[in-house]
Amino acid sequence: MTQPQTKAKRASITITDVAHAAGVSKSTVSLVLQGSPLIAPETAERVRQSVVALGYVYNRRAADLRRKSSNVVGIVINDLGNPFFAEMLVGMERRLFDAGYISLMAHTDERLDVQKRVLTSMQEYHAAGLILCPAFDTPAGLLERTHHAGIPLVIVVREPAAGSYDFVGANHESGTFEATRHLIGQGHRRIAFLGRIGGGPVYEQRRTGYERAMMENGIAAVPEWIIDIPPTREGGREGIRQVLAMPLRPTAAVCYNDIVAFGTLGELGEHGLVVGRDFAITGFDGVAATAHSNPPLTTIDVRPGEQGAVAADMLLKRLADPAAPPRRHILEPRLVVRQSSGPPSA
Amino acid sequence: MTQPQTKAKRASITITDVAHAAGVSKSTVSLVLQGSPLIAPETAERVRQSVVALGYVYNRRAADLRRKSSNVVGIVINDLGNPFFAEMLVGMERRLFDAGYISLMAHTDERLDVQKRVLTSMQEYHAAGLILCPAFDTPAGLLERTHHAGIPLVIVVREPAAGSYDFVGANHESGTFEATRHLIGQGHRRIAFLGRIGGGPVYEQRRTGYERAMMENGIAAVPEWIIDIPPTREGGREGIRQVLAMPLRPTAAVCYNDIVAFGTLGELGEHGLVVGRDFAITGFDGVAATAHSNPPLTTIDVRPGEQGAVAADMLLKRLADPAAPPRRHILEPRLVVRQSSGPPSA
DNA sequence: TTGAGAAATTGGAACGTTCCAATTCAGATA
DNA sequence: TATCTGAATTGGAACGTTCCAATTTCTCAA
Repeated sequence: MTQPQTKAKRASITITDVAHAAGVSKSTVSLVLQGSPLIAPETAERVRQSVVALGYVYNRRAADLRRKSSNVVGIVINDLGNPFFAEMLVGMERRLFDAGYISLMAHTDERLDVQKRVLTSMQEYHAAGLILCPAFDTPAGLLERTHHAGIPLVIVVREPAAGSYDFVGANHESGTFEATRHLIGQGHRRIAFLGRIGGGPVYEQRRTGYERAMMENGIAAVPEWIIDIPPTREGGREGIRQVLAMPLRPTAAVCYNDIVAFGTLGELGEHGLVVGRDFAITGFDGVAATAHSNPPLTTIDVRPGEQGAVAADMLLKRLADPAAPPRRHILEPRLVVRQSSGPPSA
Repeated sequence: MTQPQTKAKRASITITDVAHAAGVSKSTVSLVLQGSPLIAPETAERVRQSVVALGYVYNRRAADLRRKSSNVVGIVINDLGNPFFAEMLVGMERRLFDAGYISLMAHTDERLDVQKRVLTSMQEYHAAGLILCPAFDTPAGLLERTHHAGIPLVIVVREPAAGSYDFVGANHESGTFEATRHLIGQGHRRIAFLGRIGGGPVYEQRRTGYERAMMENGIAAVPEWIIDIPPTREGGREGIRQVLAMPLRPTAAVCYNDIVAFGTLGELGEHGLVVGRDFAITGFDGVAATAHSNPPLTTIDVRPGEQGAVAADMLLKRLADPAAPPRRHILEPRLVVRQSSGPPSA
């Protein structure tokens, strides 16, 4: 409630002003603006001329208030610094805008207090619906509350443990499974995994995929190969440094995501190692930059832009039919092989 | 006007309902919500209890209508696929949110028609102000119109040729000048420039900086060294391929921006060249990823996040004082030397 | 010329707030 | 007891739209 306010300086031109200018009633103007067929063409034309003559701009807030509708949707993103989320955001925004909606966007930066304030703010603005990528450790109560407030909610990427929500995400386990299997197929046997330990379901699933692939190929999992690092470029550097320091050094690493992988590329290069020849790396996400890194990165493509578009579609469907049962869309990852994952050097 | 509408299903709880429940008038409730000192503490407490008991949520749209105010600001970005803009967006959003504003965000993808629709849409929603990074070839008229509509406007990155607007950007010419001089200082003489030709002021300025540095150091500028490519990773690849095909091959390249530079890193790597040893590259922007590429990229840091924050501050100031003369903030670029720009190989 | 029916237009209440002016209520003073 | 004061509370108009019901205007057949 304690918010800055800004007075609109000039008294704004309303539908009534247009009505006067055109010599009709405000009801007529309203109908013209809505393109109603009830109005005689000449009258409509006259009104339209007055609109441009006066420089009238439609007040959607007033209309929405009366109509109890909204063309605003909220998008809440936890980490825009990661291109994965930026690409997803682009996918969402595009789809929503094309469908006639406009996006209230907020970035939580993984901070729960910010996320909470953002969500109430979006409710106060009567967002028609919400797409949320929850911050870590988002309490189930928060989701429930906004859900029960009656505002359609689509969750992306991080699936809540409890409750049934519309959700779009990817099959993380099969993703890292494929990546690991690919490396094994290339001849690698000592393969590290770089990611956060105990950082929530997405982490667990990706690690599990790695472990399962190792196991199913008869490779004894060495616990030290699983490196606990933050999911950042810096984390990737740090993780690969640990790997390089091992006495019986792994020859490949499966990275939690693409930016971790990018970090390893930088670090390995600085150690004079050619990735793809001296060491193999795989990423996860399929962000655009993977195609142009040095070397281009083998990754698990879960099409961030497409995920965003799918989430937007899901929200649109939900808005059209609020009573429909919750939907769940899980993208199947695709292994994209590039130069970063060559066979081990002799 | 032709937009989807979504009826709010449940009759929403209003200030009047709260008033009934608390046994006071709606005026009293309103005053309590605003934290007015006029209301007796016990009354206020009673009202607050009713608020939570009923699950009342403040209707900011109605309030804004009555009050003719707005806490919404519009942010219009032309290319979110470029991390430069994503980082800038993060800087803006953070600052605005902390100041009590919420951001309507739209992505134009350099499309003028989209940009136009977006801007009117934001006016219809009565955004208190706008931060705009104009798409290429944005007609001056468009800016003027929204400006004259009385809505405070801050332009970022691409300065309009005509009119005086609040603006924040960077000194492009001195940026590429520094980058080029650095390469010359490293011993390079044949230096290419990779960027778009005739793509607007930013391009011209960056190219001019390169040309001036060459000239001032007595190096005859060879026109073929200036390569016309789109400002993308793919463009970087293409450009560097042209460079490598030259008979008397340059030993270094100044890139229009960081993502072009990233493209060259990928391509040069595929040609078996070690950047920093066999070829030198500089970027421009200073996006976060430059610190972790392979090799880490020497770049001209214009602090995208800071630019965003400065733009947000400028808008806040403009909102506080709409009549103040237009401000202009030009960030001075900083050369950040990393491994990608070593001396030429013997 | 009239009247019926269709077509076009309009008045006014409503949406959920804010805020001004007015009212009520205690307690203090004369 | 009557009056005054200041504090606390309240009624109702207003913000700019939509939309229902009602009214006006037009057209054409009888």
